[in-house]
Amino acid sequence: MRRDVFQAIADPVRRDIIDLLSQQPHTVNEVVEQFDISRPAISNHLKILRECGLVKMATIGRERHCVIIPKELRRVSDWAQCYQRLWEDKLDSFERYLSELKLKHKNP
Amino acid sequence: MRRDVFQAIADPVRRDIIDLLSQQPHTVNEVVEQFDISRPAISNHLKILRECGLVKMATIGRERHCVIIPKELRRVSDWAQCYQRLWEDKLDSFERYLSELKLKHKNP
DNA sequence: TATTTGTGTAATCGAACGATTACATATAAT
DNA sequence: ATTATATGTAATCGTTCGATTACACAAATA
Repeated sequence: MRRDVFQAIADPVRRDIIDLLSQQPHTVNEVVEQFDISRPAISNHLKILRECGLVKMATIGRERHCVIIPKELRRVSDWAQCYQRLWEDKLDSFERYLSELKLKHKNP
Repeated sequence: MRRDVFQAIADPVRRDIIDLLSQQPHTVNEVVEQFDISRPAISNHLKILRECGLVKMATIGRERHCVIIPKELRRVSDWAQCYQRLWEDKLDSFERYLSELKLKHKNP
């Protein structure tokens, strides 16, 4: 069972849950109300988010309040950020590489 | 068949391929050499990366050169970045929320 | 105490995933 | 023309995913 942030954010429902919780904490049922899928399905999504450290639960009475934990989100940001130089490279490196290649191919 | 960046980067092998190609373009077999899995497996990973716009191929003769396309990587970066305020919030919002909750619960 | 409420878990099911082997095809080299 | 090389595709297989229904249980409420 792979359980890391990248796998967690692969699912669009989970990204929507992250978005919801980023605004403010919600109880499990409050989360459920925002979606068209069953409570067990949401419960499982929350479990996955919890297992990879994106969400923590605070149990008060019979309610469980879900709070987002930003640390792992930052890992994603950092991962993508480190390719920043690629999109900041103004020249289209694909086209450049392609013409270089074709040149080499004709005059090897 | 879901096919978007987030699903694409969920797989660790694909993230490694992205990393490899971010350094410089490689032919398919050059990519294969870097991994312990079969060529068809890599071929499929490259197909997925291509289908979600992370990679383009330049066919020269019988070789296919894989080049990374940064645009979609930027989408990931932007997605995560927009939660930046969460981790820049110095106070631990989880602990804060928790104590507020418990207070409310005792004095409702 | 009996009932309602909030939530988690188990069983189940079809679809998607990730890998492999075997085969197909086009280009390059001999 | 034949052979070797670079690559894609099809068939197959076990695993994981994401959803549902049915059940379990503890806390709040009546």
